[in-house]
Amino acid sequence: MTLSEEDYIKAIYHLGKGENTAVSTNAIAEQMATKPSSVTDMIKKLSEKGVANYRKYKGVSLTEYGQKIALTLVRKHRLWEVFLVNELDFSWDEVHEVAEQLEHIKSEKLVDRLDKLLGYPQVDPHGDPIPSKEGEFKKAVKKLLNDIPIGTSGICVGVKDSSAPFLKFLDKNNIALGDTISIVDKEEFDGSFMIRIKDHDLHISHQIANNLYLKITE
Amino acid sequence: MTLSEEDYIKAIYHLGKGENTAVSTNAIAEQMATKPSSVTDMIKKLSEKGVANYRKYKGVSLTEYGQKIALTLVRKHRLWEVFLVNELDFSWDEVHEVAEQLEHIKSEKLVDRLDKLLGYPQVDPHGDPIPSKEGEFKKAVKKLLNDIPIGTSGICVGVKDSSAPFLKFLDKNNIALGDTISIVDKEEFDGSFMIRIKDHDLHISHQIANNLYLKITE
DNA sequence: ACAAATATTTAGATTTGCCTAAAAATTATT
DNA sequence: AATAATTTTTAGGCAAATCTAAATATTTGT
Repeated sequence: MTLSEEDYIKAIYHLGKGENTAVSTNAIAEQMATKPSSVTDMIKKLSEKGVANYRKYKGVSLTEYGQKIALTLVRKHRLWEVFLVNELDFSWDEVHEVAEQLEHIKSEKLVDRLDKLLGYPQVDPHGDPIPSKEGEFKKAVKKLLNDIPIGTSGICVGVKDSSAPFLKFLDKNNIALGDTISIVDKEEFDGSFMIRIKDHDLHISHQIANNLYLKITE
Repeated sequence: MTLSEEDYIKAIYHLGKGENTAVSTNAIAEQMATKPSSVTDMIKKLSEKGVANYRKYKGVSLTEYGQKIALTLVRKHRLWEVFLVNELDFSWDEVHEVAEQLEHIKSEKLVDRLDKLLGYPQVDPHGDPIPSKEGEFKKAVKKLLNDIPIGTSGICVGVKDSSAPFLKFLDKNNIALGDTISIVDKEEFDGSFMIRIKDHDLHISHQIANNLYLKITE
């Protein structure tokens, strides 16, 4: 696969939300910042190559083979993201662009060894699951901390309330996007939570918990 | 710079042996497994871009700008080689192909952090020096162990005698290509050497020393 | 020094991935 | 259901990087 073909495969995969959904020409064009006519050209080619199913005017979906390719690309992308954050101290929000390049490197051995070096991580720095070599992986969902059962852990990926006071609270308590948070206990009485973050426990109110989004794998 | 342009720059650099020597069209074509006419096209383009000096029928050399690009490519290539060998347990002879891909990744931060992770290595797994960020580096030479002064260390890169008995000797004494060897002492009387390899000392005869090539940086 | 051999360049085509503009199909609206 | 709006495709072109074949320079050998 060429670099460009791989990018299209990834776009189709992501627009189809990982399901085997048909994706429209326009959607792909937008995602890839290119023109619909270019997309038509490419999806015809991918179809001839046995990577995608294409029916004129009806959109494209990936074949089983195409999905396999997409999953190895996703796997590589996310493993490199973990590498960049864990080994090279990149911050969670600056890894995407570089991983976008690294995911195209062709060497199965490299990916396997990288996986090993990183300790076979299950999720990337954004909390998204890393497919196994065989292409299996759990889905991730984004939930308010409030709605997550005791014992679960996830990665902090966003806030509902983005007012200054709330952000100041997070800062003061050293909670940042990308942090791994585990739900230690929940207080029935006031709906407050005991959470574990960066090796220490922290008590947060129901209100706080209701404004923090975590990404968890089910 | 495109991928292809970078490959040409590297080829010109290596064929010119790092000096600013003019390189022939045919030599580049051979090195890059392409046709001379394709080379002519590309070196014209590089010339227009200020990367190379080209005079019809007289060959090309790199401009100062071109040399700078070549050196950052060499730096990236060799740092990745160290990464593959030291962090991912690749063997010294299987890293080239992968490093050839990795060297094109565009991220200054990535290279800097990689350099740091690896402990600012001076040479790659083949004993070739790694240019600094500023493009400075010592030259490496390949010498018989015999001709290397006490106190120096280098990397074993080849043998003069490749007969079975000699190779068997190396195997028995656990000396392999890619190993770092330091010259601890030399015996005036019989020309034998005490060398240090993989954390233990080893006594080798003049004859052995005269058949082992090390790469050292001066 | 001149012919033969070799090296290099030019000219013209090809492939890949992209573009614009126009045509055709689909979907939405009244 | 017919027309309008939108989406998608087709047709024709362009730039990058390559190729083959032919033309032109340079170098080598005698």
